[in-house]
Amino acid sequence: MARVRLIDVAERAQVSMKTVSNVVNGYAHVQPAMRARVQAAIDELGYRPNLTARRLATGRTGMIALAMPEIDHPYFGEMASHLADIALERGYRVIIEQTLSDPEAEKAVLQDREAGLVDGVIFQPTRMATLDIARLHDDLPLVLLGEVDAPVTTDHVMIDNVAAAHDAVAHLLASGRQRVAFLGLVDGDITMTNRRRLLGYQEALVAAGVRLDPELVLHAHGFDSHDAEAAVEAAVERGLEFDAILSRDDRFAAGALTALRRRGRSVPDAVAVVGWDDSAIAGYTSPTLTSVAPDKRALATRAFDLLHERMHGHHGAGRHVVVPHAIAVRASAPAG
Amino acid sequence: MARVRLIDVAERAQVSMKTVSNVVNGYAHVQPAMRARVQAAIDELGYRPNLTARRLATGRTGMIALAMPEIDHPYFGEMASHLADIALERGYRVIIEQTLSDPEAEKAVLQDREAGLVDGVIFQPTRMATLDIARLHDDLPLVLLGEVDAPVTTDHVMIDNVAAAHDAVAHLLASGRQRVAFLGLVDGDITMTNRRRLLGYQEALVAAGVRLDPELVLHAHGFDSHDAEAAVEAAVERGLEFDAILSRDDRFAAGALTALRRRGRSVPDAVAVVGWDDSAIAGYTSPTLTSVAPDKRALATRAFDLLHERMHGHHGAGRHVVVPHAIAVRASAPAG
DNA sequence: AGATGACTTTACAGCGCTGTACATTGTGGT
DNA sequence: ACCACAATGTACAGCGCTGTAAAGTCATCT
Repeated sequence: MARVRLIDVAERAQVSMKTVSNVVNGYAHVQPAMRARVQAAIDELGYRPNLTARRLATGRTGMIALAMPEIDHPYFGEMASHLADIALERGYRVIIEQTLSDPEAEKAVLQDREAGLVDGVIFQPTRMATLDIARLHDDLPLVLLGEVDAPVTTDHVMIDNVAAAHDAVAHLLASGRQRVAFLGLVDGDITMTNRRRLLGYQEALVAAGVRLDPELVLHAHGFDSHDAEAAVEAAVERGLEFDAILSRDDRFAAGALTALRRRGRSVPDAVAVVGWDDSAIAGYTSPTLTSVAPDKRALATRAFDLLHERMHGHHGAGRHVVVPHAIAVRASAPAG
Repeated sequence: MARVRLIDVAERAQVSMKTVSNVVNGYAHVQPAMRARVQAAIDELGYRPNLTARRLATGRTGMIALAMPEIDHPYFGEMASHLADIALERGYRVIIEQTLSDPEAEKAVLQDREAGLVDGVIFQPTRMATLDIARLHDDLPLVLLGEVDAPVTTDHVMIDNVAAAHDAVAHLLASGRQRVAFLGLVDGDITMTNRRRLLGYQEALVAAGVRLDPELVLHAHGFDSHDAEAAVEAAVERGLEFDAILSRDDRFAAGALTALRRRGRSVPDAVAVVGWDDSAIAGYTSPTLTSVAPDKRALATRAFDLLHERMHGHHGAGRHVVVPHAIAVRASAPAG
């Protein structure tokens, strides 16, 4: 059966196409009787508007792209889930762009709009410096997730990574820990996020009068939890003393737990561990993971809000929105 | 700056729009000189084709919808990641439909095509009976993921759940377990998948000459890992004896691990646990989780292949494709 | 009664692209 | 030199919808 078009409905209801269009779009000034007549024709014919045609006519696609490094990473999965939710609520569809942290893929993201594909993009960059993004993105409505390394004209939404790291370390110190390691520097990670977390970590130690020890900053050679595992094992191996770990994310923290278990260091007795992201992982590990908890819903909501404004013509300077965070306390680093 | 259109390029290159179109689309019969001239104009003007217009003209959207209950579930996240990969490779975009297991949302999925949004849909239903799907789906190219409850005209891709459950139980029995519980019946779960897993579980026990004990089939009251936790705790509480658990998915298995730990039952010594999905979770739990491992890449590839054929006019009967599975052996249920 | 203005509905161009039908050019055979 | 035929390029309609401008309708005002 051929698709039913607007004009078919119009003929059936003996009205103009535009009137049908008005009914479909809920335009106010349509007589109830007329509306009912048209609606009847729509129902009888089972008419569904063709969104592609509407897009061409209106210039709006009703879609946004969501560009993230990996959709199967728990944090990004949760963010995607929230954003899909919110977008649906506001009448947008979401198309997924998985960059896999490939610079080319990240660049391509910024050109989708030029292709008329989406009205805007929410983008969590990992390989692209913010300045490059700013340079490339023309007038594409764009909101960045995560830290930026320069005050540019692009909107972005984030938590206060310095304060969050500070809070996490304070939590550890308050529970009596003395030697807090930071697990998270990764070769080739050029994003600002981690540097700010490291900064907050250092600030909290200094504020508490604890001497900084560069040895306590652990490096991993990759982004996988096994890389974290290896880093922690190596630290234990070389005799590094520490009674707490603040990790860049929950996956790394899970790797740390594995390494500590294997080395016979009990958690949280010998070593407390704090993860980051408060992802579902935190509930599956043993012990469960205390984790820095960005308000993901707020992150998603604010990002969408900013994007919405941009898509509706807002042209001001880049805005930096900070959303709340908390420390989700679980077994791996209990209070007190 | 206004968008550059095909006609702008045509004027610049002093040729017809169609010739530019031919160059853009790589049509064979264009003289190299002509091609170069047009390409130059394209480059100078920075022309990008408008995909919406192309869609309207061709009737193809180049997009597929991926409909799953939760994008932040590790299994679905991994499937989405594979599918996004494959789709990108084959020149399709993926739009995400998160149904959250809402029957209305599932119904809406089937109508997207009517709206001209996508060329096809890959759909993992949870609340909708397959027959309803078949009845609703018209000629929308559609491939189902997961078991179906009746031989219908819809394509679908799955693993052999009976055999997989059988294999999992066989693995447990081979390692000397006698009393294997099945954790996974959930109130309100109407999908066939679990029934087939239960069937495979029973078959394997019977084949090994072990008497079936209905007590060993554990019920949960919801889909969350806490529900599984509660079910296992309740079982221990009422004195049920078992030395192994086969779980419907890894999240449930993680819940079981938590319950067992709290009850002082060591894993795998006292109780072996086998999860299902071989998701990332399996690596984060302690002990790590032995898990039934569907070949997710194959699942995604085959699903896309079937969909591709449907989108290109294949109209045969519903095909049922079975992809391989394995048992990913980890610490919670070691061999031997 | 005729004019006024608010509310409804209509007609039609046009969003940017591609498919079709046709015009033009070039090649080789006779 | 002429024709048939393939290879290239062109013109234009039309995909299905919405925006705009204009036309029609009707109650109210003078």
